[in-house]
Amino acid sequence: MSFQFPAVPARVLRQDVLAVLRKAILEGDLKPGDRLLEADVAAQMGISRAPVREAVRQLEQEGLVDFQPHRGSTVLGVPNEEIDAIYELRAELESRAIRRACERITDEQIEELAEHLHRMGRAVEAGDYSAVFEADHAFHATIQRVAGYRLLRRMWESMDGLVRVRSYQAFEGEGPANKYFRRTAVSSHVPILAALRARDADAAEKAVRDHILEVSERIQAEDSAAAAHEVHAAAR
Amino acid sequence: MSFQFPAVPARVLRQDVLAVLRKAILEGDLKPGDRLLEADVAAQMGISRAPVREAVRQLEQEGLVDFQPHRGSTVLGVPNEEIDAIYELRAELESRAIRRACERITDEQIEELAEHLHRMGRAVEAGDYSAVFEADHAFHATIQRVAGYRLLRRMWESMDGLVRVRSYQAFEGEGPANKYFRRTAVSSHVPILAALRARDADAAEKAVRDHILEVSERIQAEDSAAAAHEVHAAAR
DNA sequence: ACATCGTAGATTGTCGACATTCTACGGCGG
DNA sequence: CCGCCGTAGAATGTCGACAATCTACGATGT
Repeated sequence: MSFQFPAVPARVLRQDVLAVLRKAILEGDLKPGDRLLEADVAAQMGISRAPVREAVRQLEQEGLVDFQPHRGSTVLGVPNEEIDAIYELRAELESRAIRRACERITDEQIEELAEHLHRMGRAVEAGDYSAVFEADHAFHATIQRVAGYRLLRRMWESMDGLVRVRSYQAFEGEGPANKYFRRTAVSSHVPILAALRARDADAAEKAVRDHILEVSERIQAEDSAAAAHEVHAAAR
Repeated sequence: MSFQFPAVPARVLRQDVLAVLRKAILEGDLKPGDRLLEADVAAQMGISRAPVREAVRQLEQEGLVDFQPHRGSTVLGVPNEEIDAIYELRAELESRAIRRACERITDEQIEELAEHLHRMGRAVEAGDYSAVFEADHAFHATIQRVAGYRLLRRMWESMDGLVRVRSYQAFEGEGPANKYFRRTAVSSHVPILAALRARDADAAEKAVRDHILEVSERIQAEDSAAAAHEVHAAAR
């Protein structure tokens, strides 16, 4: 039999805690400046502090929380001045990945990507932002998996939260970026899929770069709009 | 008084363990494939498993060890195919940092950099490779500190081990890269320092990029030489 | 009023023990 | 001889307790 089941990793508490905390930060339930008290989190989840500690340490590595010895951890925001660089690094990681994915991807995996896109489309229709981001993550994560780079993939995973915090807010918010995202969430992925189907590495890289840098610009435009609004409000 | 003491962070066991383990990997005392048994490490260090666990988790985030739930952790090597991308990301991080450092660096901080270079020079003379790398790390870390980017600095720190593993081996080994490193370790940093003195951001970025990409090429050349040697040996 | 010091409460750091899971090995049946 | 199963040992996962450290607040003295 050529069919293979995907490896299902053993789940441990730490991973569940990590997923819950990360989601809370991404969706804005935990805001920058909020403190994360290990004992409270553990008590609320009905577990001991050990897995909570490990999850918080990983969030620190991902840049989502700040941590000082003996002083605990607080949720971090992403400074405007670093967004540009972060998205450029992201684009570089995705470019390398998709070039290699072009050489290796199977037809079945292409169908998997198409399925993620369909799911994303339905989620956009339903206004289920959480599901939109889940589908987007699955789409790009599949590309990383197909590419098969160990370390680049790890770095990609590691900066994923950082990349999504701001875009999540922009998508969910009422600003000008909201309509843009609703309109282009799916369509901006189509050229990527098409290039993969054609196994055209150059086109695929261009499609990915355009996609990512476009998101970056949208977020920074949202910033500028918000800043202008601030100034305007302050001037009144 | 305008003088300020640098903040001295509270030291906790985890950080010492992390430093020891990381150094052991970088210097080759722990080789790719070696297993890291928490209980053994803890016993040898005379402490409990808790701080060891946290240190190992961080090494996993840094890409130096692989970790699977319930199966423990093993030391990882850096695949040749990923070196190019890793150094390119590194160059991007350092470029952004030095541009900002150019705007912010004080004369005292420039002297601090010069001091690190002197130390590096003496270490090269003495053949103390460990000290060379310590000075190099201090030099670049100072630039990151001066630049003041929170997240980019964290990412820089996080990939530091990955970047140094291979160059450490090449420097310490007997290959052609050894002589190159002895000759250029200090001199390749001089243009960076000069550009900072002149507050010339463009020149500084170019100097940094050249420096990093040069190291990348040397390491990959060492690879090719080693691979050719392998083939030659196999053909005999 | 002001700065310093000391203490009590809160929070994180570390520890040792136990639970859960993996791995290797040997018995058992075919 | 070969494959399957169960078990024993080893390693990691989680827990609860205690130690070390920080923070806020009030006493003390000037």
